[in-house]
Amino acid sequence: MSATNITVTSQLTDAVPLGPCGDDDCGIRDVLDRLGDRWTVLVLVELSKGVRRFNQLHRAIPGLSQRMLTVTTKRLCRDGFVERTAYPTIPPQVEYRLTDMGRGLADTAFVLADWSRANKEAIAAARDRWDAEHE
Amino acid sequence: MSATNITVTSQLTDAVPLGPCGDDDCGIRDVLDRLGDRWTVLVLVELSKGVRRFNQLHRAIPGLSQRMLTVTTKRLCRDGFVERTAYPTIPPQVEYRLTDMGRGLADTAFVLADWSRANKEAIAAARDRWDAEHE
DNA sequence: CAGGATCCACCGTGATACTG
DNA sequence: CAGTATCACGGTGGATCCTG
Repeated sequence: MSATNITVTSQLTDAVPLGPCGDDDCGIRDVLDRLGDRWTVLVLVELSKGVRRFNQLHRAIPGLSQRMLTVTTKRLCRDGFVERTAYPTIPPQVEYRLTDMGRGLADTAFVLADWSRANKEAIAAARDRWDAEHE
Repeated sequence: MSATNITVTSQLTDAVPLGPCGDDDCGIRDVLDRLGDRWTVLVLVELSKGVRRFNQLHRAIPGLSQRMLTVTTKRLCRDGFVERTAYPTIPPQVEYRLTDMGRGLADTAFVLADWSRANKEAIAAARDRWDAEHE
């Protein structure tokens, strides 16, 4: 708390009030904590094609372990992005489907995916340049 | 500013061959690895207001340690989202500014922030419901 | 079939101290 | 001012085995 008040008077600061999430109560962390993990986006992509059962998802996403599929779907259900329907048959049968909000989440993920694909090469190029200079 | 128009056209039909990133070569992981970490979005928000120096960023983002600011800016520079300019004065002076691609990344982050804010309550409600049922 | 239960390796993050 | 260096920790994810 050494009062180092550095009034920099950058005219750009006053233009934006607080930024779209600078206040940190926009809830973007909850969303990014989902999207950011290893499998959520892939599960969303698969479920955006239609209703899927557990092993259908498992087979559709290579490298995804049984455990992580359980964890991922559970988190998606908890936040209301996915609806789980279990039929008490033998053997058991469980269906997963996107909720309306889940479809919204998937759509924003698609926006990200589109932007990522468009800038993929530029990012890779920048990275190579940086790595070459900082070997 | 963050009013980026989102043409989403919900891809629930069979029209999608493999999904927008199901093939996993759309580069979305590179982007999500950045956006997903703890401080990148906040740094992007701050830099979207204008050029900033190291300690300006440090002071602007509460809770962000010196070390993590270094790590975060370095990663952003490496991928070409931020440009670093160091003036060899004494004491040293370093400026950070968004590149054009960095502004694009910030814009997509704002799209996410907008959606997050719009669905914040719904997510919290779903989570409370889930937690109540699975206590 | 659809998970649950354990154990473990990794690494992103934080706290602290030091420096050109 | 703008970092670097070191240590420690907690959570995420992977592998394996077990079950209603």
